[in-house]
Amino acid sequence: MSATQRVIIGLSAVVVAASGKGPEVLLSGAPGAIGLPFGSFDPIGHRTFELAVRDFVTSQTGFALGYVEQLYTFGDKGREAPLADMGQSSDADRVVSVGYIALAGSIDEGQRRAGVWADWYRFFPWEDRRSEAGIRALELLLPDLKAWATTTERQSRVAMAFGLHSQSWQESQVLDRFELLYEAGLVHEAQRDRAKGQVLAAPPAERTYVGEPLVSDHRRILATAMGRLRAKIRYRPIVFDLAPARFTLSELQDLVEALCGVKLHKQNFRRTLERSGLVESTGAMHAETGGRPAMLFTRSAVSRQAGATGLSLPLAKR
Amino acid sequence: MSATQRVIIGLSAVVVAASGKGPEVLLSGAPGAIGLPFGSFDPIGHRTFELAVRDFVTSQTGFALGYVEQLYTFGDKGREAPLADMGQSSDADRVVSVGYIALAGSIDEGQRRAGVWADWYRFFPWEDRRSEAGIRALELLLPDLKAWATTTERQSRVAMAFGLHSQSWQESQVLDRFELLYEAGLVHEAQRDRAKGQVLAAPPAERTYVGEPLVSDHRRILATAMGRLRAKIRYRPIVFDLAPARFTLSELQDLVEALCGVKLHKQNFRRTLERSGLVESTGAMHAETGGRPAMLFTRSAVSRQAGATGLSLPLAKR
DNA sequence: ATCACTAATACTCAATCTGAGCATTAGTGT
DNA sequence: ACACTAATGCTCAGATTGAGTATTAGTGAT
Repeated sequence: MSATQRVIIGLSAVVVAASGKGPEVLLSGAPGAIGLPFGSFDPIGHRTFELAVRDFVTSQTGFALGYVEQLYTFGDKGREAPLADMGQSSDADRVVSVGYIALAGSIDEGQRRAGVWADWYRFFPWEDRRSEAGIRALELLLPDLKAWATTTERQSRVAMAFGLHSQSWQESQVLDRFELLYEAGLVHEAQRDRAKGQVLAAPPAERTYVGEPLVSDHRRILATAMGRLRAKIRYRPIVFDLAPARFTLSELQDLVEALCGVKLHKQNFRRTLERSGLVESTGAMHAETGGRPAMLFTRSAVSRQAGATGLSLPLAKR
Repeated sequence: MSATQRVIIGLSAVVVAASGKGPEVLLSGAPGAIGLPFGSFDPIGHRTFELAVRDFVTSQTGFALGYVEQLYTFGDKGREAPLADMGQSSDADRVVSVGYIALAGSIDEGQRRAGVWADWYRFFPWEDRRSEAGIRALELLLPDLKAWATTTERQSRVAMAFGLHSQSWQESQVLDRFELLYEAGLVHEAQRDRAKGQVLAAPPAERTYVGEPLVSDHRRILATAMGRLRAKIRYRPIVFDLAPARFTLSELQDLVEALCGVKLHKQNFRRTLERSGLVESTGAMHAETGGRPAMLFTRSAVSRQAGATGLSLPLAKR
């Protein structure tokens, strides 16, 4: 075992929940070294990865996961950081991490306090096209990105990923955007990995990074999860695994907007949703908003069937 | 190293090419133990999985791969078979395999002979809804599937996956269908794994299996690849990575039909394709067919941009 | 009570997209 | 010149979408 490196399989989970104000992810680790919940895979004890993920998330955080899906397996040398807290691994080992996304549903304040949750836009401010802050975050990055894009290949990648010209912003291209920022040296992780020999652009002078970093390649895993979730909303009814049991259509719309980081056209959103048959009205109403009371809906039986389709996202003019 | 099992990372590649008559996959192994090209990942020599995949496919088969994409990481205990030919692994090791799909483009007869290629419907006859043979293959399986579906949950899964009631056949649900057949004991692999302790239905009496098996869980990996490719056709212009450089619209349609296993409405296929801007006509014509000569097209610059959309599939009435 | 205010819900209209088919055209071989 | 075959053109109704304008049912303040 001296000549050959060992391979350690790590499992990372992006656990997403919807609180009142938007999508939040479960974090672990000490201040300054924040990351996703992470466990190492035990080839003897665990029969499948998915069981292992459910297992360690529940034991680390007390949450029982609902929907769980494998994201991607990350194995690039030089992008993972040795995880000191794992104990069992030495620097000589090669860590391969299998990323999972899990939906923990709608959580209440109590559960929220039980874990460390964070709005996912803390790590990706530019992904939120609803808020002024998000728009500004991107405007801050664009000049540097353009400066980096010296070849036409780079220019075209930037234009596509960020919806520059006629192309429009595709909310699910989270990973493409992050990778470009990484290659351009505009996120923290790039500097860390540059020190380890990755070929990456140096940061522009006096750079203030936009968006907080995460340990190892966890921000990349989170980007993958965001992209997957945003894409999947369109073709599978997974929003309902994040929404509370009963909701008004406006609440559902807010949730979808928060996940996708875009504004939708309200009337058209209702229309397609009601036609889709994915929701049905409970008789009950919900006042509290200061306007006309809204009907409370639930997901329908249809929405639970495998193969049920997702939501269409009628964008609102900006 | 006695108490803890070692983890071995295997890489499997589904290499797809389009010959004249449809999608073919590259195989390796001896008769009776046919599988996908498979290599083990060397944590020291290989910087990334993708490079490793390109490497071993090229060295095993001489093909340089074009488009490569990670599919899924398979790690269930009891579904992988120990791969005798690997030499380095012992029974005690846990093999985790990272599946990749690669598109080798359009190949000519010479290249075709250089490797062992097989029509992918040999392994999934029921996935071909174009041919009488495919329809009959499914009709053969359905009674047994229905017999297995004793709970409403199973019935609903079967109905959704195979498009039984009002639901329609979704060409990309290849994996769901295969998994149901596996659980129902209707494919070879189920018997093999049952012997290893998996909880699976016994085969119906005097069963003749429909579709050829592959080594280990390679048929599952192939199913994943087929599903991914079929789904991706709709939102990324990947057909062009399989089509020859110049093609008539009918040829392109044949290719898409072969990949998706369905028949499309010819006039509507042309219409959407021409509107999409993904193809442009070369001036040249193509006779050879005995009818009116067809215009030869190429993929356009638009189709090469990242973010370009895929094809819509206007189904033909059955 | 009445009024202003706020959200929710209803309705409208044109533009586009789709499914299905009928019709025409440009080659080939007789 | 004629039959045959595939490619290409054209049409039409129905469904879907984008973008509004118009009502309605609550709230709290005069």
